[in-house]
Amino acid sequence: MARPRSFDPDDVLEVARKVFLRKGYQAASLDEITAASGIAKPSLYAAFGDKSALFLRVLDRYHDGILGWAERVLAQPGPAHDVIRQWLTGFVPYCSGAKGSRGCLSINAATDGSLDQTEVRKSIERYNRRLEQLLRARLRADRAQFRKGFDPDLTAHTIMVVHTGLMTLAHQGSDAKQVQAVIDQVMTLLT
Amino acid sequence: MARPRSFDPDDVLEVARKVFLRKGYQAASLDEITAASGIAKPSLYAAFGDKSALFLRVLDRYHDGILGWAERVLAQPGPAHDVIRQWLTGFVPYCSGAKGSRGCLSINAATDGSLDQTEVRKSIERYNRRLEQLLRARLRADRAQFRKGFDPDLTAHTIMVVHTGLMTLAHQGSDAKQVQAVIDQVMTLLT
DNA sequence: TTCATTCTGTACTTTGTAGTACACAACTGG
DNA sequence: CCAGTTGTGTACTACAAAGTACAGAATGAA
Repeated sequence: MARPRSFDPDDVLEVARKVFLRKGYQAASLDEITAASGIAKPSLYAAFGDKSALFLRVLDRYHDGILGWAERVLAQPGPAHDVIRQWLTGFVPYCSGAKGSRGCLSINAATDGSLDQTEVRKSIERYNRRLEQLLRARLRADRAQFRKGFDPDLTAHTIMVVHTGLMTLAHQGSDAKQVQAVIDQVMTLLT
Repeated sequence: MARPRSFDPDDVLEVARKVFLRKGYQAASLDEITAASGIAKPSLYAAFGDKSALFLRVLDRYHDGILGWAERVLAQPGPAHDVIRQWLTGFVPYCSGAKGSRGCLSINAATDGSLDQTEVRKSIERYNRRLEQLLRARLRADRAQFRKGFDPDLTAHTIMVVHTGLMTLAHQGSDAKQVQAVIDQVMTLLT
């Protein structure tokens, strides 16, 4: 019973995600986001609150997307080795070449000192915890497929470390084949 | 034959390093650096140039420190496995607990989108290349110590990935024992 | 058609901070 | 002791960008 919104909030969040990914939190200006999305600043503030609240929305959305995909892939039947390799390989396009050269929004936020005392950090920690939990659950469930003495918890964490390393080094424009080779070498830890 | 400097440039670079590490490039203000170092802004500009030039000096200094240490450790006699493990273990205090929670200045700079088109990126790439080169050279030289088919180049890169992952995840305050466990697990790739 | 309500666009204020002008202080060579 | 040179401190300017006031537009309900 009033004037309706002239924009789709999801579209704006998507535009904002791209700007934040390209510039980082600090250097991304709201003027740039409003220009790219075509809406005016008061509309942005009315819909999402201030800059940090907007970023948090964008980041949570980003996290949910990756977690949803990970849940789907890691729930597939078959050897744990294969589904985890498939999961890691899915990141190759996002951590190599020009497409990957902006890195990962979550990691970029984690390494941004200006976001230290915000909700952002909690969101990132929750995301990392859930991702590792998915890996751990799968490795524990399928531990019979591995050698005696295999440590599913440690291995889940090591995979997280490798994943984080690949997504971080993406900023220097990694080669897709080399990324895949690293994944394959690390997968030999799952025996 | 003129008034001498009233400060040691190295001291100022050290102060600036701490501020940049804590706040990130953007959020670190020159006022904060001058306040912490006790010198005035015109002196800072006269000695180092503008903010980006100062950051580059700080970053190069940081890189040189780590590279120098890596050269020393990796040149030691003994099995390659042992010296590389020792080198990685040396990072544990810097990527765990409160001390490591600011992460690595180089990685923080690499993931900062606002520094994309600067000399900073070249400095980071050179640093990563040299570090990996040190690992590669040592693994190649000692390849006889490993199994047939051991790939020193790939393994050097994988170690870089793990190192980067550990330094990145340091932001969430990792547990030192867990970091060491990951290192030990990854070291099993060197056989 | 009219009213109440909510959204939109322009244009503004405010603030943090990078960078500098300028007068003065500290030193050295002669 | 003087002159020339370089560093220092105060105080300023310039500017970008976050956040907002306000007038007007777009809707649904009566």
